[in-house]
Amino acid sequence: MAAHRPATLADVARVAGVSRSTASRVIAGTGFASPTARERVRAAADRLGYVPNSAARALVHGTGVRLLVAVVGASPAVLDDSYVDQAVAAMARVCAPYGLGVTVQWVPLDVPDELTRLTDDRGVAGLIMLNTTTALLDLVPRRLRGRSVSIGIGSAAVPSVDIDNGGGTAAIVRHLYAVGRRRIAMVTGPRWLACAHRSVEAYRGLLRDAGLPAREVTGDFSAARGRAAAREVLRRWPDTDAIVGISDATALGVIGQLRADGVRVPDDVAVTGFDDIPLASAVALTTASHPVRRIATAAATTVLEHRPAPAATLFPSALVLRDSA
Amino acid sequence: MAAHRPATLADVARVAGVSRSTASRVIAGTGFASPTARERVRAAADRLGYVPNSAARALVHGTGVRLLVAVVGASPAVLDDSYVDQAVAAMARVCAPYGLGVTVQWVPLDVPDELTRLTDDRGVAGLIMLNTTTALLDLVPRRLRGRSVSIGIGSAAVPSVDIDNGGGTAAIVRHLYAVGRRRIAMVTGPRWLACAHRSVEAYRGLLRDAGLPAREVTGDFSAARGRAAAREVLRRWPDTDAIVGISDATALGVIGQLRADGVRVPDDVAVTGFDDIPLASAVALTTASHPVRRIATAAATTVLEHRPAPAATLFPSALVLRDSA
DNA sequence: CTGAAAGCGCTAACAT
DNA sequence: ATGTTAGCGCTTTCAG
Repeated sequence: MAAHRPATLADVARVAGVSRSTASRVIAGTGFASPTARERVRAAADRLGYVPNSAARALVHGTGVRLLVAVVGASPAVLDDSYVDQAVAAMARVCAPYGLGVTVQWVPLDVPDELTRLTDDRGVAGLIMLNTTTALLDLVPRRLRGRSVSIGIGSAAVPSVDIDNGGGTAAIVRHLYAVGRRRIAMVTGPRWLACAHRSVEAYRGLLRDAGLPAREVTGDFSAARGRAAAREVLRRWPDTDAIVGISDATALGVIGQLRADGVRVPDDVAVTGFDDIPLASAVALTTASHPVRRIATAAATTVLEHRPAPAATLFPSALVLRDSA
Repeated sequence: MAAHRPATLADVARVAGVSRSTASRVIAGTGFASPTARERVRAAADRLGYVPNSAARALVHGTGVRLLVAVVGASPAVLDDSYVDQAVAAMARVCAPYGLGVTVQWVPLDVPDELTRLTDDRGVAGLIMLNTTTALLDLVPRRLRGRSVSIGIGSAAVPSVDIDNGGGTAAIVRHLYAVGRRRIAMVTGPRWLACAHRSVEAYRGLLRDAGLPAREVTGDFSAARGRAAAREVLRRWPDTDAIVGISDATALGVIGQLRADGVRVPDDVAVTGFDDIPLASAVALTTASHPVRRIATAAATTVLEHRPAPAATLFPSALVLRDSA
């Protein structure tokens, strides 16, 4: 008890009166061991408060010691999003019992080598890509096959877990149509972000089916861009009676600009968002839910349990009706 | 280039034509090495895209491989706070270049052994305590001395990094006084949370100096408790003309209840928060800033660089004037 | 200034 | 069923 040095497997083995191999087998739950041995090792480990050393395990297995969250984007500012915070924290929670940690890094959109550099690190036990492109997905090394998940678009080698953008957006557009809106515009996400396309496609599809023309302006998820986009929409199509934002931040920007210009929301123009951030309820924004934590938890779990996942897992997004539309 | 197996130090040494020891010395930047050797090793490492294996390093140094964020509280629900998300994500960012990961775990307020169990893991390279008590701080093992920081209250062995609660609260109370409020109540934090005491003390001190009586109701940072507290304040002291909330969530609850009861804010009762969360600006809440990310970054940096820190580092909190007070 | 050798804690053949 | 042995990738005395 002197220096209270954390016990090693050798300590456990000695106390249990067996060899290290036997102790290893029962602790790791692999291979054979007699009930007696099992019992004694368990007891010893318990008494000593033994915790396996994950570094040693990682070393022998060549398996790595942390989960890398690679956030793709134009600048490191992509890491400042609360979406990233939620995802990272949720994963850090999932990792804890596995003795793994989480690391976040920004991957520049236009310097693909950076991903390779990051994944060349043997310390990386698993990889979660956030907002990735298909090109980047193809750079995921073999070593990480089966240990990578993309939150966003996926690929043949990397399964994806994501929100059902299409379903959520469809619910929103249908609602707008149901309440009589017919000249519906959309502020989209950035071009390169494939997972945002599903929203746009849902919007287009529904409008096409209804015989309505699409009115699209490119945005980037930010409120600032939302403001500018609102102006652009009304300049190009002055009779617009609804604007679908790709995100809540976008919608908030749109509403701000509209009100500043004397346009009434929702009377003149209905506005919707996506994500249902806390702010959305405060300003009564109609939107669609986005369970980020649950998605991140699912992604991390898939990687950590190293279990084969379907190519795509979509979490449902529910319409959240409030005052803005 | 075949399987693109990440290079090991042995590879680097071979390519550089030196021994592993020498390569180790120049890579780790420790010990002697001739300029020639230094140069050749650098070149080889560069060409091979060598990344040191952090598990192996951790193993030999016995130093651990991840930063543990221990969040103290009554239930695991304390992990659901966006404050925790921000802190964890910020640390995961700081850790990346060190080859370390981050893990979050809840530490029950009343089961102190849990902390010991968590820190008995050799994989833990450093410890960040969040919202801790003094009793728990005393349980931080020797091994982690100089590798622990508390965000909140500190101790002789564990330095603290925190927001200047006292200063922020003082600025708020002074403002309230300056605009003519004289019957100022406060909804405090939970009793056990020592770092929240500083706010209460600042409030009491200022009121005492002004010859005004303190009016305190115990809260718990939640909006729900804020609502109840608002009722209690007005029941006990009906002439209250200002309520200082320990957090923005508390203040939001207070405002909600007040308005529901037909009390005008700020006309009848001024209300203030603390933290300046995004919602605060949306509802025009007067509050004080709380740079969580910067604080978390500072805490993690101190641990990772293993540098001696002052017993307490306080980040300034700035008054944010809006409409609610 | 450099290399040889031992060892961090654990696992996985391979004997027994 | 259990023990022996070698080795994961790296650092670090200790000799040269």
